[in-house]
Amino acid sequence: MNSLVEENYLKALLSLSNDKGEVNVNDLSKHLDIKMPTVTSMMKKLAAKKLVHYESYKPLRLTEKGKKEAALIIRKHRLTEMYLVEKMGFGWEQVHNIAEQIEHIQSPEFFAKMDELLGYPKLDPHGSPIPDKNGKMVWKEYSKLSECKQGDTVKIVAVINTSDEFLNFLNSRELSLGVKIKIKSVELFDNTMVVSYGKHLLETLSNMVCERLLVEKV
Amino acid sequence: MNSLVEENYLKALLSLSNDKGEVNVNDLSKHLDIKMPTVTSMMKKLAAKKLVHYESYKPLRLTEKGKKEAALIIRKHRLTEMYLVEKMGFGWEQVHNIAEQIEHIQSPEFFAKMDELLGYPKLDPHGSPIPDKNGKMVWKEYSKLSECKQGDTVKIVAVINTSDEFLNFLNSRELSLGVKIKIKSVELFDNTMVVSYGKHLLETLSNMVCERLLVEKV
DNA sequence: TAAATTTGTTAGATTAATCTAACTTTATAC
DNA sequence: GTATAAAGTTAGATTAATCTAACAAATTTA
Repeated sequence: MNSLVEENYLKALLSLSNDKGEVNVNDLSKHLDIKMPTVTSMMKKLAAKKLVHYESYKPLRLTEKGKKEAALIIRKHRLTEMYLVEKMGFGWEQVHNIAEQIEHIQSPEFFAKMDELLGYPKLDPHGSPIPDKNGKMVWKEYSKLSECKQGDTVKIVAVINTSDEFLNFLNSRELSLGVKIKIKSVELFDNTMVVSYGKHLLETLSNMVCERLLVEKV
Repeated sequence: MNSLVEENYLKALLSLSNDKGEVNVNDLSKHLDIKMPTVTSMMKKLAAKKLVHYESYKPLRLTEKGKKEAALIIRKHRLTEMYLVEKMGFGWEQVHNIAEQIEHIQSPEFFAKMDELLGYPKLDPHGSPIPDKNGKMVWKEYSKLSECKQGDTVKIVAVINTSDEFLNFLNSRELSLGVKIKIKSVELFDNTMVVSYGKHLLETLSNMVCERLLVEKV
């Protein structure tokens, strides 16, 4: 059984992993807002529990066991977010902090019930995949809106950042999952996009926003 | 902000308080399965936070502040139990452990939403009162089944003990809140009762069971 | 490639929550 | 009303998770 603190390290390791599955101590330290020496010592502890591959001065890597346990925590987080939105009526910008706490609840029955009541959802309210009971998670190959060209028409399928500020911004512009967007023009200088969708016929989106919206061609 | 551990001490203090509001260190120690010296030092800490009145070798007493904070944790616990039973379909014997964890979630919105979805319930699934937002809680003056006499007809309104074993026993005999019971006879020797209710025309209940069932006359 | 910067580790201290062993106070029993 | 038992406290150790200061390795820069 991992402590709540250990669970948070595992989750951070999984979400910071690059394509090689590597994470720097420094990045982990910054992400968790915990000083590097503390991170180093925790990594040795997790290595002793066979959850992390640790070698001095080398990047960190989760073991298969570590990856699975991390994915199962993310599963609990995303199921909870989905439950809060679908069954309790919260907005997608309100659920992160609650799910951050509920993900540590130890009760398979509780999460199995949520899953059942939700009809075994594959995606959370932000379009992120919910890992299955074995910790398997597949991200579809979505493009970022920022990678699209003038004239493209695309549908928003997921958001990368789930901070209150970003989601509130999207709410204020009536941007949500499923919205179809047509790209009217792209500013060469800063990649700002002018787009139209729904009642919004001329909306300007900064590159920062376009980088955080995942879309698929329609 | 109290730690999870402090919250558990507060809750235990409230539930162990006698009519004078007093609790012995020894009882608290046994209830929490934590050694007495640890309890003593925690009491000094809670006293420093003005949550407990502490004097050496005297019984412990919650302050008004301590009582309120304890009641608000119990509020979260009981709202959660009610939610789990009413909205998620759990049995009354399944919810204690889950609520024991969820009661520590820090999110007023989350519990406000539960309360709203439940229609502001006054009682939890075991018949215990749910403290209001100010920590006010009133127990109606129920009798124990064990205090009733031969010939009485009563309705079960609450259960004192909420352990799995006891609730499973009640389930196995189809005893639940609202059931009307007629007392056929009381054994003088050990206060065992022979009762009838629903399809159960001759059921024998030990004094241990009768002590744990709260009833009102009908 | 040598110097400077960034990244990572070691050593030792701190805090919260726990424990055991030894001691003191209060309550109970004869 | 003392002796014994039970309840409560003090002192000091332990573990998990954190920190700062100092040092070492790796990377970047000039």
